[in-house]
Amino acid sequence: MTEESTNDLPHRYTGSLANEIEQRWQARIDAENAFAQPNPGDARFDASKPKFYCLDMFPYPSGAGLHVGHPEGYTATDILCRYKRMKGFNVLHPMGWDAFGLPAEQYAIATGVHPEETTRKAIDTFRRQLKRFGFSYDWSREFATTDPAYYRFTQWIWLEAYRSWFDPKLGRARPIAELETVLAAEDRVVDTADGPKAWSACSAKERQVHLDRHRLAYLGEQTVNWCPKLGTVLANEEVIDGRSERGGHPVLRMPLKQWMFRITAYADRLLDDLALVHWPESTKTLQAEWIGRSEGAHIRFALEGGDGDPIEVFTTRPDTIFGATYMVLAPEHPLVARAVAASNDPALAAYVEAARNRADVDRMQSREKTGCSTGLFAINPATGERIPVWTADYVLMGYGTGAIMAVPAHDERDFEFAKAFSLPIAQVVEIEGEPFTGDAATSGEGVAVNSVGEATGLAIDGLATGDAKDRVIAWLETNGLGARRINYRLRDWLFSRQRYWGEPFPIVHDAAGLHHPVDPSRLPVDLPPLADFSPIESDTPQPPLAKLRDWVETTAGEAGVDPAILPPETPVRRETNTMPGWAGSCWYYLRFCSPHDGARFVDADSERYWMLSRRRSAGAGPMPDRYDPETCHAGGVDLYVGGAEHAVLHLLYARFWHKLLFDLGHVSTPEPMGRLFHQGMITSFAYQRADKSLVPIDEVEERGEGEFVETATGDKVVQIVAKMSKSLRNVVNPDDVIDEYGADTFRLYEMYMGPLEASKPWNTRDIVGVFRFLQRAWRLAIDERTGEPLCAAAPDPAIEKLLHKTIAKVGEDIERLAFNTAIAALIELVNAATRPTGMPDPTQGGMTRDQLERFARILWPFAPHAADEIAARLGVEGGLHRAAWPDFDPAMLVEDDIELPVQIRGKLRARITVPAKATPAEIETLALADERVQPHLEGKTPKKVIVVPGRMVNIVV
RNA sequence: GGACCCGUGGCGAAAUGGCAGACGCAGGGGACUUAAAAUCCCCAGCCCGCGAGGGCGUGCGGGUUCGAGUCCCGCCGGGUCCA
Repeated sequence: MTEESTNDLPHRYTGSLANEIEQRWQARIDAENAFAQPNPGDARFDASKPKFYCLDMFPYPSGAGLHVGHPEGYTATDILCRYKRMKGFNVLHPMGWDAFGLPAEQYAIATGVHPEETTRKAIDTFRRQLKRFGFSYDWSREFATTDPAYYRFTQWIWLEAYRSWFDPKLGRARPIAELETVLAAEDRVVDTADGPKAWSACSAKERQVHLDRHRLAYLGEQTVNWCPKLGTVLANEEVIDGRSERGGHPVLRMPLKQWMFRITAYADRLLDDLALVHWPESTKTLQAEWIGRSEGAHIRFALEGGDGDPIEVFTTRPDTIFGATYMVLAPEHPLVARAVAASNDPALAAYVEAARNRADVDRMQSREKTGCSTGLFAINPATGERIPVWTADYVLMGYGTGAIMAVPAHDERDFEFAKAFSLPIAQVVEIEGEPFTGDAATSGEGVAVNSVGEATGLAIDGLATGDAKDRVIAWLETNGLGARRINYRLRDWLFSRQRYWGEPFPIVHDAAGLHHPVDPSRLPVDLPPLADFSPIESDTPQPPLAKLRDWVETTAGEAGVDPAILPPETPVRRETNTMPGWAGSCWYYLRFCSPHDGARFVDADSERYWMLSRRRSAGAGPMPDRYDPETCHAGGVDLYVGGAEHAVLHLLYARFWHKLLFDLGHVSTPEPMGRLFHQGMITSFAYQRADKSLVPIDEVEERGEGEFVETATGDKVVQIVAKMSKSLRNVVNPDDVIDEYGADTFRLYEMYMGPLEASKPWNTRDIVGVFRFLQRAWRLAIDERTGEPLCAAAPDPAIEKLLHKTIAKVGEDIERLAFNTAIAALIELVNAATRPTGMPDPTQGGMTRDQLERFARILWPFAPHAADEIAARLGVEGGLHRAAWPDFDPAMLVEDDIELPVQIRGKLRARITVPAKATPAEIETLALADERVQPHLEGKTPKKVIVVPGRMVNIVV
């Protein structure tokens, strides 16, 4: 643009004007605290309004700042929240920071900069960037999971789990004191190190040990990947071929005592309650599969010689027991260790040692079957025959019992193993249409064959799989050889990390090896300052906090243990593990209800107001205090928006914490998130050579439509869609886009790209489309020469009608999160009202002041700054956040005449115009009489005429 | 290997089982301009035809239906998750 034309049109909507307008409005909104939402009990709270709690997954504030993926979901919820406010809702729309985590700690190890400082700077950057988008968060509710005022209650919730047990009879958590009461009252016999004992006969230590075994947060043993050189445990993904991904140091698999959550106790409820929430089916399926409930049986196989414990296996196919020709133990199975000790086979010892240090993922993935005979034999209880016991790493200690009965004829992996080691294979199921040939396993249901135990009396030949299972289980139970059992893939949750930058556990250990909780009144246990973040090189895991001798070695009184539990002067050691990154995100949605409450993790009234919702069908009437399945929704946040990558872990963990809190009466709903929505990923274009290698985008140029060549070589490359990555140089920085076009254009672009849930490629070239739309909208309302409003003298009836239609359409589309089509409707309205170039009288054409005001209000959720500026220049005072969503007249949405397509034998042949009120008979007459229809009938009488009023006519000849 | 999702113009996409391609980008033509930019108007799935018009079209093959992009079955291709 030349300087001359810029001077001609000083009030043109340019990128720099957009930036000026946006920053001015943002300063004003901030100063007014315009989007602060009062709570029940607050002075400005309006109890007559319905509530809407809309939450974004809060970000981990990385040093790199926002990428274009963050604002996608955030813009969507912002639009919906602005709309809901205009429709008269109290809207809770908060934002905060998931700020504990590994990157800041690794940065500290590399540079010495304290994670607290890194985190604070990153949060400042994120906040500044988010504010620049003009999101309507209630910033007065902001907090970070690293705030002591917040993690104080993260620790408190953990203590609640520590002080609870899961009552299997009631199917819910109860205070552990109640278990103690029951044990004492009934004087139950419990297991101790010295064998079974009556409760009254147990020592205090024995009693505590017993209670400790029942806590929902308990100290358990778990195999970890320990890297002595790095001084840290590693996730499975960080271990490659027994060495650390970074540095290639040896990694040991070792058992380690760590804090666990008994999430498996909740497996059935976590599974069943998925039916109560409005979540994407795909996500529910993922969670259900993760929980992995399977029904089958536990079966005990006695060892030959009768000495020692039998081998216990879980199988979903007890009906195939006659086909169990050998057994396999995980290399970690205790019996394997005994076999190694008893045998003099060096190959066995070597195999176990090697397998132990292979990560589970590796073991499951590898196609090649490895294994070694243990030299032991077991007795198949159904056949009475002796079968060999092997060990192999395709059996995992973590799943089921760490032992399987192998049925090679009907399980693919068992089949491959049997082939590899020449073990016997016996068919015991005949499957229709899938004859067993001995070349491959046949799996699936069928009819039992070869399943008669001469010696044992069990016979199931001819039974269908389902009946055969029942018969075998009944037989096992009668003979004390096993029982019906439900097994889960879900494991208890390992909750300790050998890291610094996380929540400390509020617990101490005494000299006797018992642990004692910090009293809730003494929380938080502050994360102590640390100067040197480098890991401790050691053969046993030493978390960084272990360096702080003075902090670790303390007294019960100093640490805050209740004197009733331990005398204050008792020497104790603090727990040096910290909580994992998931902890803070498990309950932040609750804290947002009353983020500054100093007495309780969430104020009870606020929690009930924001979390508990009545079903629409339940009608009016008083709101119950707590979830009532007859009248209430199961949960919680009305809309939760975030990426599908958190579909399992974060959402499962949060649901578990929530159910625990619900059981203990601390929250009012059984589920945390009533409705969940995943925004799609924003991808980028990339280019691919013929050999499938990728070329960075700045080394490619376009030659003609859809044809791309690599600049350096001139070779053709193909445009593909890929994740944004530094190496492809296709990462888009939101700040740059805002500088050039403004935040309103950015917001519109991301919402216009396509459906919110779809993954979509960023195409910088397309941004001008929505930018030009905003320019046209601006030009429609504002004189670009003077900056004054530009209003038509009289309303055009066609525009008025279209405005009503657009108000209706945009409102509907926002409710169903279809922002792309809502924006298309706004574009159509603006295009229809746009004046032709050089129209001499600006009061002709365009829209009236009143029409422009209504247009500004429906534009506002999408492009709030431009809409506010237009409205202000039209004379609206106070900003559109005080405005209501405009009404539309349903009568304006219907046309007098409508055009109907006429199909003959399903093919479109003509269009007829009929009155909207015409009856099907009238439409049929009109259609048959049409001159374009007649020739296709060829004089024949139509066999049938289908008239769908308002839709179409189909004539069958 | 299994489960789920997705395949529509040159590109992003639209379409309660009822006119396929709204809207935007890129493209073509025009008006305005000395010229350009900007703006506004028009065209635009593919093929045949000067045209009126006709034929073919939602990855491929079948099916249900008066009618299928949409529902069902099988295949091909891409993605995600679990192995």
